[in-house]
Amino acid sequence: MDTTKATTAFAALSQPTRLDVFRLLVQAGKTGLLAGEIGEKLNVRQNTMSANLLVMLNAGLIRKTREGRGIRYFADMPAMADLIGFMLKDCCGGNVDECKPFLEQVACKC
Amino acid sequence: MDTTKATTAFAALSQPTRLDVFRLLVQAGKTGLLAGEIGEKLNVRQNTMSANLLVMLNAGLIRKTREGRGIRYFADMPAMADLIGFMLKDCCGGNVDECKPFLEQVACKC
DNA sequence: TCCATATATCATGAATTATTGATATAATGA
DNA sequence: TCATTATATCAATAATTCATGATATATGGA
Repeated sequence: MDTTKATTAFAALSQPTRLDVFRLLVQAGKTGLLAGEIGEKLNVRQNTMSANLLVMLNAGLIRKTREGRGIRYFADMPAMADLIGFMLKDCCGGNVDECKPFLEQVACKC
Repeated sequence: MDTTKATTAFAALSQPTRLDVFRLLVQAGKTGLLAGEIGEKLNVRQNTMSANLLVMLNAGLIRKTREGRGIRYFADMPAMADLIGFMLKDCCGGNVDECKPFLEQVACKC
């Protein structure tokens, strides 16, 4: 992870449709979603959705596999973890006590 | 946290100077940094830095307090935790086993 | 091979964002 | 009050991004 990759990823998340797509895919887990399903759920036109999925692919936030005529998309969770790690590197001035409340707040609830 | 707030925050992090500023402030912890110190460290002109700091303030990622003639900036860690929580809500389809490796990777190392 | 379905690409105009020079405001000290 | 330091705001141009209509490509089935 470097600044260029990170800013590209954040730019991909800075548009409402794309953020919604990412959150849907995070919630879908390993099952993923077909491109068409995503467009339908979010009520976004086909070519607009395709363009937005491409932005997220290029940003490394999602992956895809062909499935028959369709294409199934997945959130790339390791990439997301890497991004968060980059952003929070050496956080809180290395002070564990200062950091603890933050960690508790960010912990996943699933 | 909602989609609008989140996309605004990600947009603020999608520019190299601003991402560098945020990471510096994360590392500075409660000590924070003066606006001038930030500009000097990152070699960014005064008005450009001021404009970028304003974007981050409006995005809710940083806070400021006046200190004599200077202004001291801090990363808003609770806001960051909130943002990460929003992005990862109901992750991995609610499957804890699927989620575990991700959580281990994202855990803070400080 | 021909058709239907699913997704991607292209070109374009509209809107947004970034940087900069110039200038303004705020706080301090003489 | 005047000068200095620190930061913010303004106006303008340049660059980037967005959604869309039209069209192209890929897969599967008849």
